[in-house]
Amino acid sequence: MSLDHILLGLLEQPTSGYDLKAVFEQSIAHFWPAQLTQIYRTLNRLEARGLLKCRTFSSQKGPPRKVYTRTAAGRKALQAWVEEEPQVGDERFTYLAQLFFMAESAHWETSLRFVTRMREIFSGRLQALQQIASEQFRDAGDGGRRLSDERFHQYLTLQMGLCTMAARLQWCDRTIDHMKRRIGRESTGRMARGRTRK
Amino acid sequence: MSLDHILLGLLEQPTSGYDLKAVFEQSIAHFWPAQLTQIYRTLNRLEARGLLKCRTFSSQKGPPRKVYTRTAAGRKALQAWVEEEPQVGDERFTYLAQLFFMAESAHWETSLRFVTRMREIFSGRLQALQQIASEQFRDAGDGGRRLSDERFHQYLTLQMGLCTMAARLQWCDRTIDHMKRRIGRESTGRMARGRTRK
DNA sequence: TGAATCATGTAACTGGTTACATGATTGT
DNA sequence: ACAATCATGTAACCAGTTACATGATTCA
Repeated sequence: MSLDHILLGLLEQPTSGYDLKAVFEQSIAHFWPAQLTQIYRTLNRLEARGLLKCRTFSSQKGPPRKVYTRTAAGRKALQAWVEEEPQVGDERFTYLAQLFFMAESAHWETSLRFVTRMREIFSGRLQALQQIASEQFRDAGDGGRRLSDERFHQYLTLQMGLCTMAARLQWCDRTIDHMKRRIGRESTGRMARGRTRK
Repeated sequence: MSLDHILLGLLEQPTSGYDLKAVFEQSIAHFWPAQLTQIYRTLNRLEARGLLKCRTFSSQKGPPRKVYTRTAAGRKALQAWVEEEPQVGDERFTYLAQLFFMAESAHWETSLRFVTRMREIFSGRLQALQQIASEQFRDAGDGGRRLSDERFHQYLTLQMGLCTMAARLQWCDRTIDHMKRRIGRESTGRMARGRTRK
């Protein structure tokens, strides 16, 4: 149900599906990726339920744009949702599942390569977040003191991204270290992983 | 596709769907929650594809147990999966979406209560992870030095949980602080949030 | 001429949730 | 007598992904 509410949240200002996708890319997608097709489907559903209304404008390029705004009912639904209990616990981390079973792979290099690659990916994401911070929140003040209520809450989600990403990077560094030491022990000591496994 | 592979990973040892659920609860569920119904459906699918095989044993209590083991093809599928690129980027954090739009709620207390509740939840999860660490990885040695390859990788996912959870808790503490200061400023200074919003 | 961007979608499928059903045994 | 636990599932539904379709304009 969350994409529904996210769209309701963004549609205080009238926007088309296509433009919403762009807004996603530079903010929401960091904690809630969504594809254009699904945005369209969800907008239709929300309109059918009376939470959004829609007006069509012809555009000079391509087909006419459908611009959505939320209704009073839409706003109420959104408010009810943010006042619910924080919905924690249904996050799924595919890469951790892969790592959990990585001893199935015969070679240590697989694990080391994997975590090194994780590090690259996390580091790229951290940089993207840092760029948003410096471009869009330069004026935040200490702890977001100088921001409006709306921007303050957005700032908080960004901060959460920054600090968990930093923690993940630290984990990567420590892990790469441990793995290298393990590999060192094995090659000077006894046998490689491929042969210890039955 | 991940649940498929997780089940393949767990089914090196023959286990029933019911028992797999219990294994989930104390390890996998921390990064990949799954429900019993879906485990059953997935087991059936994997058997149909020839990645698992299944034998039925009558039990003293309730219906006969269906015990699954992975086939050679199942093991290959698992190995191929762990050697893929780390699958990062499709995680969805509902609670961050809620927070992002929380200025929609008229009162500051909503935000403060929300983050305080997040703190409680994260803290509970951290404790659960710490308990696993102390019960199942007491013998790990520095950086998991003393663990088998298999347990070492499990240990890594646990460590990732511990350190990201710690980072989240820090964020909660800082955020609660910032919010309290904001509330202080507002009530001694000007107007409450309910009235600043149009 | 052909690729990129604008702007909309539909259809088929896969994965996950919720609600319901069955029926035996064990313990209070 | 009743709840909890053991152990299996099905059916209906909802959310998200992938592939495909349309058709105009702008730029190299």
